[in-house]
Amino acid sequence: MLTQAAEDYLKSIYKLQEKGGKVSTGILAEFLDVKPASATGMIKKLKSMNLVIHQRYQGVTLTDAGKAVALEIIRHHRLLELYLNKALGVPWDGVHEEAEKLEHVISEDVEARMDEFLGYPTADPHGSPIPDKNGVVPEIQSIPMIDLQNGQSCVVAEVSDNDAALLRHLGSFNLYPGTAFRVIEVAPFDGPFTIDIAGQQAVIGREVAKNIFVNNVEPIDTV
Amino acid sequence: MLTQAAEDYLKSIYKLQEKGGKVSTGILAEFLDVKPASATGMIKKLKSMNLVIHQRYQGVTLTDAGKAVALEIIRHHRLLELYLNKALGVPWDGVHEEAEKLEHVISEDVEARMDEFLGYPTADPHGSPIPDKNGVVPEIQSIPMIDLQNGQSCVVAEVSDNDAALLRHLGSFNLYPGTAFRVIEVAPFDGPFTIDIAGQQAVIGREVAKNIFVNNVEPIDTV
DNA sequence: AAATTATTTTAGGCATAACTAAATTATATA
DNA sequence: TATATAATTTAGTTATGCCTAAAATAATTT
Repeated sequence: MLTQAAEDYLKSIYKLQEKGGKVSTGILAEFLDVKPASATGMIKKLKSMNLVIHQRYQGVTLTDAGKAVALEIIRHHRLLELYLNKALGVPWDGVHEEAEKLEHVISEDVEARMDEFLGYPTADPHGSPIPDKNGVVPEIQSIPMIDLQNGQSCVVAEVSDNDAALLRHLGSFNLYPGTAFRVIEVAPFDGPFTIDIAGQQAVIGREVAKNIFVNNVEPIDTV
Repeated sequence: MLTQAAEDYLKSIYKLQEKGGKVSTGILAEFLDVKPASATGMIKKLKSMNLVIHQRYQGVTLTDAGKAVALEIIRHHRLLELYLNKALGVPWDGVHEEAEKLEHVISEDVEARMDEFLGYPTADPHGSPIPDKNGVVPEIQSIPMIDLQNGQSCVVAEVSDNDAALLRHLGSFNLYPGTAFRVIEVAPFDGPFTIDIAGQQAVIGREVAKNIFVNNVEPIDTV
């Protein structure tokens, strides 16, 4: 059995590997809010367990075994988030923190029961894909909202889950995954987005828009 | 915030305090399956936090603050057991182990939501009382089944929760809290109990009977 | 009361996982 | 190319919480 810390490292390496390429000790340490020296220590330990590949100054990569563990933890996390939201009504800005603690202690049995209760879902409350029992991650193709232009309509696919205040902000506009909206105007000089959500107008700043990913994008309205 | 180990010690001290009087270092260590020297160390730490009172060779007692923590953990544990059983269908012989891990990480918010979902229950799947938010423990008056005599009928109030095999055994007879049964015969020379549960006969050994507590006891059948 | 037995405490270790400070290695700049 | 800067690693420390072995204390027996 792995320690909680080891699981958190593997999960973080996976996530960082997803976005950018090389996962350096420093990047990893920053992401986990520990000092680089601490990350070096854990990397050594994970390497000795054949969960990561590492060469001095060259960054870490997950082995197949390490990736399997990472995906298992991520699956726990996202199923828990959805379960807490759907079954217990925990608001979507609160599920992340709660799942962060529960993901390390939940049994496979309870997880399977939650999965069944939820009807074998493929995305968590923030739109992030839930890996299946075999570690297969459902593909979600989306583009950053920041790339949208005037007149384009779309549907929210996914939002960043690690900032509760941001989530509350988005919730106040009903900007949940699945919600459709249309860009009314992008203010000049990299200004904010004005959008229409079911008849209601909202102004979304560019920093916020970077954290929203959309799909079903319709071509520009050429009126 | 307390460590998980500290919480387990407080919970154990509370439970041992309930049955017998003085909680010695040795008894506590045996209960927690650690060496007495380890218990001494933790007792010292808990004492420094004013959670227990301790004098060398005299045993430990919980302070009001310590008792409050113990009851909170016990509340977490028992609500979780009931929730896992009722909401997710986890069999009653599995809920203890699962709750043992979850009790230390569940938030007050999620606990309150489970409590509401369950309709503010007062007993867990094994019949143990669930302390309320203020640490008030509902009274459950019961007697050990071992004290029953021929012909007496009663209702199961509570069973020991720490032996999964025992629980599966009792489950096979439908001997859950709330189940009524009648003693048909107690075999002579401290032999086993033969009982009638809804028309079905079952033989219950004396060691098992010591782990069953009953109430609503009817007087002896004087035919 | 003295000796034996049992309990409790102290002392010293180990593993985990963080830290700081210093040394090393790689990269960027002059 | 040499030097400065940045990143990474090593070395040594701290804290938690367990362990074993030995010492100290209490309780029981003779």
